[in-house]
Amino acid sequence: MTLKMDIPPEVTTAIARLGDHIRIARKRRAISMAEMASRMFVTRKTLSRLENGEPGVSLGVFAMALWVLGLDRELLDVALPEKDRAGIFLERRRLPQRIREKTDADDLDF
Amino acid sequence: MTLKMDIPPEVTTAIARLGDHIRIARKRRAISMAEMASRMFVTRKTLSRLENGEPGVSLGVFAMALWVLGLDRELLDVALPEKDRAGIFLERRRLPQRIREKTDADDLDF
DNA sequence: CGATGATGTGTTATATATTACCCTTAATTG
DNA sequence: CAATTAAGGGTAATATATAACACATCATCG
Repeated sequence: MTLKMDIPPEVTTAIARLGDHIRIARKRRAISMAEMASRMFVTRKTLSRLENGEPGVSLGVFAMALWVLGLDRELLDVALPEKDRAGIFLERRRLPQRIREKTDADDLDF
Repeated sequence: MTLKMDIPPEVTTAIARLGDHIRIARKRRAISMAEMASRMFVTRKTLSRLENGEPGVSLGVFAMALWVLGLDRELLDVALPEKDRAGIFLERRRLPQRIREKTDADDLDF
């Protein structure tokens, strides 16, 4: 991220929250920043930037933190296609015309 | 991320999956890469790196993509302290000695 | 088929992340 | 209280991300 002028507050706070989550999870596991940073193969400062919610931290660092904490599987649920109801709806609407089965309002179960 | 030698495969594939999720969500919404990159205030190439699962992409870019897709709220569930069962368990075990309620095995509801 | 748009890829320049130091302060423990 | 450790912050050097172009390929649609 280069210019933070355009980042909407939802995004800023979401990243800050993630940092909080990681810090809380680390403390619960009684791991020091130095120890955790070492397990993540980064420096203390980089971990600090992550926990402080700086948007410039890389996805890899973030994912490594979750992995060290044993929380990396949760990442797979983010934007999961199966759960993307809006996306599924839009895709269905945009599909080429098909044979209609029974009723004429079967695309309203959104 | 600097050295990719140490990134475990779980992390690599998790990031790749996220990229897939974003690409699928974008296509379902019928948004071109150019259009979406512009809404994210990044270049097509950066969006491409994100969708291709490169770990060096910043958290901010990732979160902006989810925001543009309307999927940013899912991010807040990652590493959520309330759901961190392992963390809650460890924290409880490590707390200073407290008054024991009834049974002596109430820390086994893990 | 031809045109248009989407996407992949490359390059150079710039901004920024990350490292490896060091120093300081706060907190915890003996 | 003293000692040890955790954590916050500063700097210079290096690595990398990102931007801003440009060009090529591929798919889609008229």
